[in-house]
Amino acid sequence: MADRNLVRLQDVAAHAGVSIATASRMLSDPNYGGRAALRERVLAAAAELGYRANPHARALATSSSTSVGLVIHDVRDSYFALLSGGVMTVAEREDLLVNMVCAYRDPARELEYVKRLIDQRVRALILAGSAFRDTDHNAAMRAELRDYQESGGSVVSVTRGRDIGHLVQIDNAGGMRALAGALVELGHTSFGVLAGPLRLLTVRDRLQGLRQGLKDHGIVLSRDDIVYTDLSREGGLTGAQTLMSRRNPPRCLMAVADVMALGAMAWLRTNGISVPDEVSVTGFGGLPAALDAVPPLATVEIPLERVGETAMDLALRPPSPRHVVEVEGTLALRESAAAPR
Amino acid sequence: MADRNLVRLQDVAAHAGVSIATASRMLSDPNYGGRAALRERVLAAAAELGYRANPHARALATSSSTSVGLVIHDVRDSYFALLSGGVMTVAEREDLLVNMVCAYRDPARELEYVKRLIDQRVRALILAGSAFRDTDHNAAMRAELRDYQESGGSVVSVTRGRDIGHLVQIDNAGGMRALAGALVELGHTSFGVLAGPLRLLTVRDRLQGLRQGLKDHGIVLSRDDIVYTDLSREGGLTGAQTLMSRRNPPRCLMAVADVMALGAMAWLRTNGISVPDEVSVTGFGGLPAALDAVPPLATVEIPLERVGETAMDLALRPPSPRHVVEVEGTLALRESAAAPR
DNA sequence: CTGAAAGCGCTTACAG
DNA sequence: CTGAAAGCGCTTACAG
Repeated sequence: MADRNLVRLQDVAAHAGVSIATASRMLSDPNYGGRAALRERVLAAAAELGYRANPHARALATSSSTSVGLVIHDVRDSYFALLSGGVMTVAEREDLLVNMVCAYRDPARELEYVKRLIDQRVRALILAGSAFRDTDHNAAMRAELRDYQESGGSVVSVTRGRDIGHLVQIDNAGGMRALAGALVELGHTSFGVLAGPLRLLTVRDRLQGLRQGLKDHGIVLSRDDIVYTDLSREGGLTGAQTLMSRRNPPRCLMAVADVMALGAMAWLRTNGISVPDEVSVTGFGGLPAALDAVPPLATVEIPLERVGETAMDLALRPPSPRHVVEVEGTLALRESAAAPR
Repeated sequence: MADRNLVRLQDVAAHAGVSIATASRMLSDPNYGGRAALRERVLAAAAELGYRANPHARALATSSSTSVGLVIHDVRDSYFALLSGGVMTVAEREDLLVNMVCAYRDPARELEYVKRLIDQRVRALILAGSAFRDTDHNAAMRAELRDYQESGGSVVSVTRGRDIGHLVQIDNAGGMRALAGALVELGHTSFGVLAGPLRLLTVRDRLQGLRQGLKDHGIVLSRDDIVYTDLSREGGLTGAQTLMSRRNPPRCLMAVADVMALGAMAWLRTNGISVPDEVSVTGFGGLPAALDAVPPLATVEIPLERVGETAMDLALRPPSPRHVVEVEGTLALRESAAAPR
């Protein structure tokens, strides 16, 4: 890309009759002293010529850019799309551009992207996808993030499992525990759990909360009450099939994510099993689609957009002191969950 | 961000005992001749030192980056999230980073972002949101894109209304026409239309196709058969309310987008109006959520992810010859649409 | 094929 | 407060 008709700082300086240094200062530092007359001349020249600073030259000189990196697992998943929406809202307000990458729950890919974004000198790195249970990967990640932070980068995670940077901590365990408790109080005693891959800490947390919630009431899950599938609608579909094909199918299906619950409901519908009459179904997340399900999906609502906004807000703060913002879910006991007949 | 322990090309060159120029060539041009021995030395040095080129220095020197700009209206909308997913898939394959921005259907904001992305020397610009009916804005956009393309940038639009760059053309009118025709053939004669803002060309196209489809069968919409609301679930909700409150409510509600149709179904459900027994509902787009609706939403399915992949693919091609890829929708006449009783 | 050098467009000590 | 100059880390004519 040859740069045609491109006006450089030099041109502005010449047009205003000042040195390139002053032009730079007037343009980039709003509260730089300087003679008012000069400042106005420079500003006017810049406006007249339609000057726009070359961000790469600036980045090269300052070693920092005006972009932020956003690492999620999958944009196609509404969970991340909503969260990203929140990030973008604040980014826009702060005049920051966001570089989004999807790791698709692959540790190696995530690390590669993180390096890539750090190379880009992004001003901040927002890691919104669940961390992994993978010692080597976590160590590598940690090293990368530490260096990045020490060199002035800002990091914020929306997952536990990282001891560096700010944290937006969604209460996965607590939310699930409350939900499980509520279901037992509704009268449920036989559960089937649709879990995602155990290498995801978020899945582990939700599962642990779920177990705890049942245990609070003396219920213990057996090994094959849980099925581990893909964290997607499709995964929920096949998972429901597996669980419902048992000799003694559960009366309540709990999924660790709304998309999975939606998939499960689809399978039940297809197979003529009525929700909640024959089996109750619950999710986690609070996607808009959960509201449109029929019956509406009982779930734990997480204010996803706000989580994204908060993450971006934190990214704007200095690394120290370290901020930890706890986000509670809200129990939304909708009609897909009812007392077993 | 001071760059700590950062290895530069210079270091690699020194370590390999070659000039910085050769190091550069060996590293960035895979099919540069050069002595094999040298090449290996350089590659080894780079690997050993963990060299990663500074993208900004490179961008400054070459006036082109390794990022692409993706302009959509709203990530939170699954339509765009899915499309973006397709873009990211191909971007990953090509080792490109994507800078995503949301214009929220605001022309001024869109233009500002486009300029911003061009400043970033993105290699390509993918404009995925509907263009506007706004002469001034379009002229400004056009000028910007022309300069950008002439200076080597690649532009692709997923909307008509731009005579520059490649085009992924979704057959909005054709899809809607077919859908409307199918509904008439089902026996429908009284329609209510949930439209989005008329300043969006996509809305106009779908509306025009809808009108044509009815006209094919001798049906003409009157002025208040159409309600213009927000292109969102909420808009569909309030729109449905308006239409259903008429003295003579329509027997078929057609929305120009799935999200609106979903909102309409929610309103109907809340108000005890049965779909499709009392009124049929249709959408446009083919979101996964349309499948989870009960009854499943009749719609025109657009292969959104593939649209995104295609757009990114086109962005990789030279500007000339200009490519126009037509994407047809698929009629999905699901149960939310049925013959009126 | 390889290297010395200029240049990409900014910012920022360092002098004045 | 302002300016001349060096430097950020690459690429790429231009010589050899």
